[in-house]
Amino acid sequence: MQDVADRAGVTKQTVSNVISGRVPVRPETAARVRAAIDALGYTPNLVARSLATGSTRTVGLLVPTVGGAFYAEMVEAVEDVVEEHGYHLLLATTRLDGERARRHLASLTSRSVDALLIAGDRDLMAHLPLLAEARFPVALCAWETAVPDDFPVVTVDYEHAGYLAGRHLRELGHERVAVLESPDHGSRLAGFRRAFAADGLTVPDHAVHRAAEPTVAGGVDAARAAFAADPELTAVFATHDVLALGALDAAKATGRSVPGDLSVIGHDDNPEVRLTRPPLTSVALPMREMARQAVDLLLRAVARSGPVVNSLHLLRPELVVRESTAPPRSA
Amino acid sequence: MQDVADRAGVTKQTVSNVISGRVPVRPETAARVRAAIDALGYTPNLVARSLATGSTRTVGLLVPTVGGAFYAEMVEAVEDVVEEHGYHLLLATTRLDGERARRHLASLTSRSVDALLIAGDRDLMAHLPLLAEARFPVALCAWETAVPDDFPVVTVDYEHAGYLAGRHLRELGHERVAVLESPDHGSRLAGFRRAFAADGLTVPDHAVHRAAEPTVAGGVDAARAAFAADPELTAVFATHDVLALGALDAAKATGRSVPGDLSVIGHDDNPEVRLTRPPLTSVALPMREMARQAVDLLLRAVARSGPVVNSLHLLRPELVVRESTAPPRSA
DNA sequence: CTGAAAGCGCTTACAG
DNA sequence: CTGAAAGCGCTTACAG
Repeated sequence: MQDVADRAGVTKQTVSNVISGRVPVRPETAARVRAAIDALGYTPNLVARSLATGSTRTVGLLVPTVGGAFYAEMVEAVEDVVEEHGYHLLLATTRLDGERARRHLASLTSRSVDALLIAGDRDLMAHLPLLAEARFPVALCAWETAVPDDFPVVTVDYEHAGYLAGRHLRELGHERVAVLESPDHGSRLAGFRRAFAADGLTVPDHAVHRAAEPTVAGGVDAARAAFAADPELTAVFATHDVLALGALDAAKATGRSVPGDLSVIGHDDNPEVRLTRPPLTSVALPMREMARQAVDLLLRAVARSGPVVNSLHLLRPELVVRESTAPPRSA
Repeated sequence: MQDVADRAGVTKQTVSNVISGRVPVRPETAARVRAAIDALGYTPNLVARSLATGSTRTVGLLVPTVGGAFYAEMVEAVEDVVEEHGYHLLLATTRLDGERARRHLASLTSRSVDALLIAGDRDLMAHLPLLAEARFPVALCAWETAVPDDFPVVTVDYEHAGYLAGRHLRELGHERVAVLESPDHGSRLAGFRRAFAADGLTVPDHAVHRAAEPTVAGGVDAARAAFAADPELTAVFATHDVLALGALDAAKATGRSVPGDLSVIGHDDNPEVRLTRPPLTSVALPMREMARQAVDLLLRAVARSGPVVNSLHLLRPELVVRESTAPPRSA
C-alpha cells in the first residue's frame, strides 16, 4: 500500500480513501492512485483490514453433514446470501459427533467469524452454552426438536408440514393410514394427527412405524411392518422422503400399485423424489428463504454491532402434489 | 491480552510466550498467567495473530457444488484433513458458473487463505491464470480433462478406472458390450477400450452412447439406445453411477434380468449404489486419500513458505465387485 | 480534499 | 527466563 502511495505521489491514507470510497477524493488523484494499483498489482491485505475494522467479513456455518440433499442445499443457499453481502463462508461439520462440534464451537469463539449460523439439532444442544460469551451474533436454523430460547431461531414449522400432509390425505378421502417415522420427527407426526383429528379421526399409535434408520432400506422395513399391521391401509405418510422411497419399493414388492392401491406422501421434497415412479408427493421446505432470513438476521446485527434480536421465525412449508397420491379405491 | 498480563503481573510478551509455548516460561509464572486467562475468559484474537504471523490458518476449497455424493464426500474429507492440521475451511462453490468462479478466485487472492484447493474441471480452466500471482500455494484435485501443468494436481487415474471396469467385464467373458458415457469422461472410455484391446477386441463408436444429462433419466435413455443398437449385448459400463442406475431401470423395463441377462458396472461408487437391487458393481475413487494428499502438499508448502512442488499425483481407483455383474449367459 | 498520528492485538527478534 | 520496542498493513478520527 505504501508502494502504491509513493508511486501515485500521495499518502497511504489517500489510497485507503480511494479504495473504500468513503471519503471523496479528487478525480485526478483517484485516477493516479488507481493507475498505481494496477501497475503494481496491488491487492489490499484483508487481514490487516480486519484487524483495523474488527470485521472479518466471514460467517461461520456449522452443519451436521454436507452429504444429503437437505444440508447440501442449505450450504449453497447460505453461501449465496452470504456472498451477496460480500461475505465469505467458513464451513464446519459436526458429523453428529458432539466432541467434534465442541471443538469447532470453541475454535470459532476466537473472533474468526463475524457471525455464526448453526443448523442441526440435538447433538449440539449440550455445547450451546459455550457460545454464551461469543462476541459475535449466533443464530440457529432448521432446528426441529427442543428449540432453545436463548438464541434466535429460523426454522420450519414442522408441525404445520405434518398437518399439510395429513390434510392432503384427508381431502383425498383417506381414513386408514400409517405413518413411517424417523426419530426426532415428533412434531411432523403431531401435525399429521391434528389434520385427522379435525375430522374426528385418530391416527393410533399402532399405525405409526418408526424406521430403524433414515435410509431406503429402513423405509422398506417400516412400510412392510405397516402393511402387516393393517393390510387395508390406503395411504402412508413418511416423515422423511428417503423413507417414502422405501415405501414405494415395498409397495411394488407387495403388489400394491401407487397411487391406485396406496397413496404415498413424503417430507422434505428432496430433488430425487421428482425422479421416482410415480413422482412423489411431498412437503417442500423453504430452504433458501430459511437461509436468507437467518443470514439477514445475523448480518443486520453485525451491521449495527448490536445483539441479534431474539426471535423465532417459523417458515411455512408447502405441499407439492405429484403423482403418488390419489383418492382411495373405496372412495 | 494486556489485561491478562496486568493481572498476572507480567508483560504481554510473556503471556504470548505462555500461549504459544515457543519460549520456555518459569512454571510459577506460567501458572499465574494461565489463572489470569481463565479468570478473564481471555481468548486470543486470531486476526491479530494472523496479521503478525502472516498466516490465517485457513485453507480455501473451491468446488463446483456441494450437492451430490462425490463432492460432498470431498468436502468432508478435506475438512477432516485440514482440521487435523489445525486449519479452518473456507468453502466456495462455482455452480459451474464461470463468472461466479472468477469472483471467488479474485476475492481469495487477497490473502484470506493460506492455501487453496480447487476441485472441478473445465469451467475453471479459463480463470486459472488469475491465480498465477497468488501469494499462497494452489493445488488442483479431481481434475479429469485437460489437466493443467502449471499447478500441482492430485487426481484419480481415470483411464485406469475405465480399464478396471473393462478388464472386469473381460474376465467375466463379455464381448458385446456398450458404454453409457457422460460428457468429459473420455479417459474412462479410453481405459475401458484398452482392456478390450488387450484381448484383441474393440469397442466400436456405435457401442458408445452419450447421455444427454448425468441423471437417472439420462441413463435410462442412453441404455435404451444401447439396447436398440445391439439387442444382443451382455454388459454395460456406465462412466457415472447415476447412469448405471438408469441402466438398471431400463433393463427392468425391457425385461432383462441383472446380472443374468445383462451385467451393469458403474463408476464412482456413490454410497447409494449399495442400495440398488442388485447392488451395483462400480469403480471406487479414493476420495479421502485424494483430499489428504492434496491438503498435505499444500500445507507442506505453507510450512516452509516455499512454492508447492509441481507434481501430478495419480491415485489408483479400485474395483468394487457387487452383484450386478456376472458371466454372460452364453459363456 | 489531503496529510500526520495513533491504534487494532498480536508476534518476533533483541536486550537484559 | 523476562521486559522494552518495533512492526504486521490497514482504518479511523483529527488537523490543515
